[in-house]
Amino acid sequence: MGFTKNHIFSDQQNQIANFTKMIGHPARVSIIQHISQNKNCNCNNLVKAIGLAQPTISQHLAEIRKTGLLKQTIKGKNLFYSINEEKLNECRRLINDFFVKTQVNCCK
Amino acid sequence: MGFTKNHIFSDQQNQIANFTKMIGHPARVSIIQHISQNKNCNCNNLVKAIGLAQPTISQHLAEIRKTGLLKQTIKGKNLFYSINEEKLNECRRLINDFFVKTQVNCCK
DNA sequence: ATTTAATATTGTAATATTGCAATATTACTT
DNA sequence: AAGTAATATTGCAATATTACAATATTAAAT
Repeated sequence: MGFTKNHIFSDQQNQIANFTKMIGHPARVSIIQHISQNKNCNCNNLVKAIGLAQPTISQHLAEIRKTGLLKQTIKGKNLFYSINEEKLNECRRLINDFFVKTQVNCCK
Repeated sequence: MGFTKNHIFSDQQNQIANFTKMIGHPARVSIIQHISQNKNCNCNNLVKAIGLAQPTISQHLAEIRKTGLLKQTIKGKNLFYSINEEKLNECRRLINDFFVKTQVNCCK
């Protein structure tokens, strides 16, 4: 084996896992923070700010993009990233809901 | 390479990543949900409910335990798991804070 | 047209994760 | 003491992730 058995879990469980997994690397936490804090943040900015190689940052960006959390704007040679607020809210709600339910249930 | 460069990130970034990574597998989401919903939930219950092999569930439990999210009570041959509310709150606050800051910053 | 800059992609090595069979451990039961 | 039940650990195979050098792609600048 070695692959996750997604099919034995509910869509919601897989969604929660996908979102948290996406956040589950300090480089990606840092990337999301940087993008949210800086208007006109591109890949190069992140490379300089974080200190990982350009292909590594690019790879992490792709990982975050897969979940829909990023928007892109091309300006000349630059590709500026920003947060997709709708997706951020969806993600936040899903995870918060997970916490609320866990908390409510565990202290009955 | 192949290992995460934790040292180039802040403690907070690593903490957020550690918690979300721990949740970032559908089996672990399911385990946490089961434990919170059922008083006296042991490893065997989870094996039957989820459908992964006993060693696999045991391994996921160990992964969750590492973060301090679980409490244990031994009753005879049984080891009952429950949610450590304090840790759950800490985890929830940390992640919620991350979302709040991201959201506040991204829409200035 | 050539150069330069920004970014993505490809290929690869190192490491981590997932899953399970086999086995060990622990505590009760008989 | 021997058997049983619950769980953890070990060992291993398959797969995924992390990181980066080298290269490709794209669009502006000269």
